Amino acid sequence: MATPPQRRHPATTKEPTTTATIQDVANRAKVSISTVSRSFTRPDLVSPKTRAKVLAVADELNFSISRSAAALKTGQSLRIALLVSNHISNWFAASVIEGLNAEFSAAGYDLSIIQIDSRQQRREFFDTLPVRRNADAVVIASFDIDEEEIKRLSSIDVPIIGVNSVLQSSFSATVNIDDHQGSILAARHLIQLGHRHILYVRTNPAQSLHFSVQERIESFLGYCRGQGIEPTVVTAEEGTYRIDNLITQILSLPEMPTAIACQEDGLAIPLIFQLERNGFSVPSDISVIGYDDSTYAHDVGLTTIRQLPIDMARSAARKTLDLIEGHTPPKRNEVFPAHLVVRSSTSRVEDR
Amino acid sequence: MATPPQRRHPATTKEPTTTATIQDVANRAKVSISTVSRSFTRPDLVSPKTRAKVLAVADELNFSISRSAAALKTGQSLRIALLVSNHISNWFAASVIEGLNAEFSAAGYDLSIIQIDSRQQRREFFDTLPVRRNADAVVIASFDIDEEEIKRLSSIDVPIIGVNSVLQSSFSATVNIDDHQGSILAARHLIQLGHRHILYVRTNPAQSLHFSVQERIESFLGYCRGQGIEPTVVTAEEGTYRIDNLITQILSLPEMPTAIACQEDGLAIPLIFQLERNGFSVPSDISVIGYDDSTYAHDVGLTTIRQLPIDMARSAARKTLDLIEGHTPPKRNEVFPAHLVVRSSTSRVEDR
DNA sequence: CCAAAAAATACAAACGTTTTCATTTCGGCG
DNA sequence: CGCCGAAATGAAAACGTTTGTATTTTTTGG
Repeated sequence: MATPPQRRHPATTKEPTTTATIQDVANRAKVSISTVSRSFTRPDLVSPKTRAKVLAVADELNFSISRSAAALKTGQSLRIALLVSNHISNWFAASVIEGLNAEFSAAGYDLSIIQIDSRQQRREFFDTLPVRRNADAVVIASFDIDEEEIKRLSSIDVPIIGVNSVLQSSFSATVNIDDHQGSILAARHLIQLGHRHILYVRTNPAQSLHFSVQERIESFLGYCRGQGIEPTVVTAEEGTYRIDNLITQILSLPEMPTAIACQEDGLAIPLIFQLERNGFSVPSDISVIGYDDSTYAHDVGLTTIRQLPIDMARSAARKTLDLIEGHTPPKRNEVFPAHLVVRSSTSRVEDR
Repeated sequence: MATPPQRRHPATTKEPTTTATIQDVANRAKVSISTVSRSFTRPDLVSPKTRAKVLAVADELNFSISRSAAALKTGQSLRIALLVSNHISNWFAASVIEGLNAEFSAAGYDLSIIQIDSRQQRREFFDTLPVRRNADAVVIASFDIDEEEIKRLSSIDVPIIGVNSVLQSSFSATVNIDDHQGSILAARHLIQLGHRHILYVRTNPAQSLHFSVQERIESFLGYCRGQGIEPTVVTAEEGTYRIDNLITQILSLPEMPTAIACQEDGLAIPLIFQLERNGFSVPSDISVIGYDDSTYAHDVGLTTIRQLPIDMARSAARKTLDLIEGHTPPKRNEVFPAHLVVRSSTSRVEDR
């Protein structure tokens, strides 16, 4: 009772170098394609024996489900769009991508990164909305979006999730880091160490128009003022010589501060270098505190405010999946705490 | 001669909140769906007038092509898989992603990032090969893949492109940075400055098993030896206190070097901090050279070897697209040059 | 002005799944 | 042993495109 050779391929011996379809698997396993399909998507609906057989054949034929076909049939795209501005190789953006991708790919979704660099790209994106029908959700990360744009975007009928973005009414959910709290932690730390002459270094607002910049500085200054202290504020201009420029500004201050708070580690770390080169010892002459706890902060001994963008992104991803799969609507707005990490760049102010 | 209302939607007034299909556009524009399709994919095949009309209607109905359907029909997945190990938020990996994504998304492809962290994930990936039929190409970045795996992977019939990877026979193309040349540049720079007591700091080979590590150190040592110099080699163990540990090792050396070359900026930058704190001035007492020209190198004034991973990745992406779209098979193996960037962390050795 | 070629458009058949509905098989129990 | 409900499986339609072929329209040139 020889079993007849499979139907599609003429010769039994010929290995199907061309990839197998569900039909091939069905033929070989002597079941219908529905059974094959169910073996993958609804294992509970097929008997263990059949399923085992199907999986064995699938393995043998190197079969995997065509996501395109599945997507078409189910109406899901299995894709989640991430809208980001500027470059994504910086620490924060890359961390967000890492966190999102980890969760999404585990759940069977692809993360489709849409970088919007130029004005023109921006216009074109919102004009044509290529994500329409091609994404099951849109995540917006560190990207300030205006009224018009958000309105247009929400015309596509999928959840919109904000990460590190101001809460917009059309967002289905938002995850942020508590910049307000973080800045207060920084300010309090310095003040508790006895510092009264405090300098705050910010980036040029014209360059990074993201709201969190504003929130950091305002919260920092607000807390200090509440303590009767008025910090000086200095702006680091962008450009090749921004740190040289910055140190020049600082050195020409009428009075040197005893502590410097920086809006981000990227300012703090080079600043420490320059201070040391100019004869100021950190922290014995001047304390420096950063913000982010990014790559080099630990190894360099920088006291800073830690954010955990990967965790935040993972949480955002899970919220997104909840929204897509229509389980419990998640808490709409989540705020992640920031933490003070004390290392060796800050110390009690010296009595003078 | 009133035009009849469109056929699918009962009421003319009702805005199709549900997204439009190609059929809706065809109806409204009074053409066939083939014409609509061709208006998007083969503009040359439809008359300018018709095309304008179609695009107008498409815009009006907020239509965009369903990538899933198109993918199914054409047999392309419109997806390119990126295989990466470990975390992707580090500077190099993130830069590669940025470069790849820029090119791929411009060409209409999605970059699907597959992070392989654990042994188990690795096994599972190569066992089930979920990319089969679901990626038009596979890019492998900074990921050492063994014989067995590459063999299995190449069973899926798409181009495999290596980025920053050792050339495997099954790779369709490879793009690398010239670590050999870069290391020589670093060595020569130090030697030209008169340094003879040179220390090389490497990472723990057990941690980062990537080949380029090995190449960097060997080329560096090789060049030095050619010049009659035998550098000391110190290994920075991983861990929370790796820099403390490192500086301890260095300070207990029988003789302090006049120059230190680091395998990566991530070692060099914190090292400078620690040297300064231990009373050694950089560069007047000790010169330090890094490798990578990563984020902080410029602002910190680090002399280093510049790599341009974004450019490299863009080039890899274009090669990939060439391979997919079957134009000219690109040059199979491309090596990007590394450059010496002299800043203020190295100087001529002092006469003693 | 007409025929023939070229350009533009339409028709219809896939692509590989998922899923509804119908059918078969199985196990339990009277 | 036979019946019934449940479990397992199968048949077939549809998802929204692309594209080969057929048809219609336009252009061209004698």
